[in-house]
Amino acid sequence: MTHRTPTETDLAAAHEAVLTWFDAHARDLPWRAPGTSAWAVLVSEIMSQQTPVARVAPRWRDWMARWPAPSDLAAAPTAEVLRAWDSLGYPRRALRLKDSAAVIASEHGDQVPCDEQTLRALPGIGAYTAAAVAAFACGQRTTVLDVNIRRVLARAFDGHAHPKGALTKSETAWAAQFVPAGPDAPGARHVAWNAGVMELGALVCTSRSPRCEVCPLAKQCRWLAAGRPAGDDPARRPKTQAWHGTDRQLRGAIMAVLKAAEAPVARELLTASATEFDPESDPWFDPGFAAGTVEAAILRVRELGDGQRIGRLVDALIADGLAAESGGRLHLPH
DNA sequence: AAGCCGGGGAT
DNA sequence: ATCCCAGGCTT
Repeated sequence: MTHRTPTETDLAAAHEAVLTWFDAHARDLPWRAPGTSAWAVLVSEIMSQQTPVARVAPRWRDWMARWPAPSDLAAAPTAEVLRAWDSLGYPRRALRLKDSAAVIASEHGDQVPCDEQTLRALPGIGAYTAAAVAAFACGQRTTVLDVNIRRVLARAFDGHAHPKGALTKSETAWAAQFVPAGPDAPGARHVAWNAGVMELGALVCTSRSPRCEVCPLAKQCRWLAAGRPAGDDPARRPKTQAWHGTDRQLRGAIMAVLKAAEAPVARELLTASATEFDPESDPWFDPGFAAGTVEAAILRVRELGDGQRIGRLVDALIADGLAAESGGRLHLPH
């Protein structure tokens, strides 16, 4: 996959357009406030992985008020960490964030490292988050590539409706040339470019219904000039994963019950006899799956062909946290 | 490269 | 009912 190389003139125009637009239209996200710590920025990035930022903000505020430093989170009970994560989704992110906090506290003097490679070595921090933290928390010139930036660059400069497949080294190298040069500093142009293009993808150059009529890159956008051709056949794009009736829904239901229950209640639920459960009714397939039927869910785990995998995953999430509160009586079958 | 990991709001 | 979201990890 080869990419088109922009001219210096196009680059300069794009920089001017995006930076001006961002200055006027940036959302008032709480972690953009002056004085936000690097740790607070890192937390916001982890919470925002595959999660709309609008839903992150309130959880982030509570989280940072409760655990303002990495060492605070590292010392927190896992059950409380999972509860504070609330329903942000992918709760393993919360566990990895706690693990990262412990490493930062013990090996980095409770200070978030600014080196991209050091960041990448932390659990739960990949290419995107390492670049984002280095840029937004440390003012470094990195190539931030999330779904938004990849889409904006693909459209404006390559003329494609969507980026192709998984991120490759060559695409990263191509994207790097768009990032303005300059000395590292919190308000540097390259930081604003990364944040601005991301914002543009989130607010204007959206996946489904882009608002090209208000886009600052409209004049030079190859995709718009070509008449906004549709992307590759949808079959090439990964299908949305199923939810109803899947392992994921089941795990989520168990987590929800455990998070909501007081310790004695959880103990009662988890040790209750399941004799009243009727396998024919498959209650967990019901979107209305409610607290109080967790024993039925656990019985279902026993029946599933790959209950081994499910048990391992649920164990990993709750064994040392929520289950400990319930007297350690949660023994999912293996 | 592909599959898996949540959950809720928008379309 | 499907798509989408400031991705990362394992196989």
